Formats: sequence, structure tokens, C-alpha cells
Amino acid sequence: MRIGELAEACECSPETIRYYEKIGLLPSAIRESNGYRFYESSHRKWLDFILRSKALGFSQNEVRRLTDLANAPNSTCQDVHELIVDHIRDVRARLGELKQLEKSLLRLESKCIDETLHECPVIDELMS
Amino acid sequence: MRIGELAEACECSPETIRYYEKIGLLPSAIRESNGYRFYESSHRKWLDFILRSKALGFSQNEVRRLTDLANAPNSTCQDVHELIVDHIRDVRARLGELKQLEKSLLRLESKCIDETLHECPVIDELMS
DNA sequence: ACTAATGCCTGTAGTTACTACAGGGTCAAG
DNA sequence: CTTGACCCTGTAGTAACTACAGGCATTAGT
Repeated sequence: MRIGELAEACECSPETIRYYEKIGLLPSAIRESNGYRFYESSHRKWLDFILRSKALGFSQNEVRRLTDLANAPNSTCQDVHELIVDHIRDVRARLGELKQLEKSLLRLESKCIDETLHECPVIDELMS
Repeated sequence: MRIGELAEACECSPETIRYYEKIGLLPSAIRESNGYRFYESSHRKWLDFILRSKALGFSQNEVRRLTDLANAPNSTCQDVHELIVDHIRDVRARLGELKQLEKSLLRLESKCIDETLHECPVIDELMS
């Protein structure tokens, strides 16, 4: 398949695929005689792997570590497990921050009682 | 005060201050005869305002809207209120995504039972 | 046979919100 | 008179793409 087909199959853009190839996340495609990239089903598996990992919030760097592990013949499941546990910790940290943020915002929002006021208590608080 | 003092007072870096001035978020400083930026207490208030807004997760664009509202004499509190409500919606959306992510990751993690395995169920699932 | 519409190619610039220099000037203390 | 701490401008780098610009290749329609 060509890049357009692969992009459609994996629901991403051709630009993204070319980008992943450029940064070495996706193995280089074979080229047709006219220079067009040509992909086989193994490429599709790789790309799916990458996109699923990204959907789980893994960064490019982490995805690279994951693909390396997937490729290494003597890697153990423990390495993968560590990556996931680390990532869960990160996600929880971000969750905590966001919850705190939500609380602060709600408190601030509750200060807007009279919306026609020209003296905004929110602005006042941020200024003080 | 000079840029270093202001930076220390507001707990940010001089680079950040220069950057905010460059993009027009912070009003330009007066210059000393030697070209050094000179700040008065009003600048500190502005910068604090910006930094607090950012700490609440507002983007540069939203901060700009907030400072514009803070400056406009005939703006009502309703405008500010809308901005906050919009932002709360965004924060909640991100919270939802992250919670979903956490769930997926935990499910994946639970698949790693035997960590010495060379056939990793996580990799398998991401690949399939 | 000509032309228009896709689709592909490379390479560069833009996005957000800064951070990190490089290369240089200013100023007070030792 | 030099050292060190501060300041200046301007550019490049970060993550993870997206969006062109400018140019072939291929195919369908006339």
C-alpha cells in the first residue's frame, strides 16, 4: 500500500507517517521505482503500535523505548511493566494538578455573583 | 527595580519577563540611561497577575484576554465569568481524558503477571 | 493528444510557552 | 585594572506535529 492508504487505514495523516519515518520511529518504507513509499502489513502493525501507545499518553521517547523493547529478543516483560507503572504515576500526578486547578477555578467562579458589576472580584483577586 | 529583582520577587526568570514583554503580555519597561529595564510596582502587579493566571492553567491567549478585560474600563464581570467557565469546561474535559487513560493503563498493567516472561502481553496487545 | 485533478515527493516554516545560549556592554568591588 | 555579577539583543532549541511551497507522477476525462 502507499502512504495515503496506510494513513487512511490507521486514521492518521500522511504527514504524520513521513514525520515518524524521519525521526526514526517508524522503519523506512521501501520505495517504488517512482520514489513513492511502499508499505507492507508489517508497517501497518508498527504504525498501529505507535498510535495506540500515543493514545495511551506515552511520549515519543517512551514510544521509542516501547518499540525497542518490542523488538529486542531478550527483553523481559518487567521492562515494559516499569514503563507503564512510571507512566501511571505521571498520569496520576497530572490528575492531581488538574483537580486542584478545578477547585481553584470553581472557587474563583463562585465569586462572580453579580455579573453586571464593573469591579470584578476575580480580577481583583488575581491582581492583589 | 531592575529585571533581576522583579524576577526574584515574582519567582520567575528574567528571560520569562523579557519574553512576556516581547509578545506584548507585559507592558514595556522604562529604560535606564544605560539601557537596562526599570520596573515600578505596577509592573509587579501585572506580572503577578499574569503568573497567577498561568498557574490556573490559562493559556497565553486567555491571559491576554484577561489582562485586556482588567484594563478595559467598561468591561463587565460577565466577560471574566465566561472565560472562567470555558476554562473549567476544558479542565474537566482533560480530567475525563486522563481518568480514562489511567483506567486503560491499569488494565494493561494488570496483564503483566509474570515479569520474567519474554512474551509480553502488553506488547502483544499494542501490536495486535 | 491535451489538460485537470489527485496523489506523491522534499524541505522549510509555524505552532505553544518558554529556555538556553552566544556575543557583547555596564558597573561596583578588590 | 581586572574580575564577577548583572544586563542587553538575537537566535536556536524543545515536543509533536501541521501546513504550506514548489514540483513530479499518474490517471481520468475530453
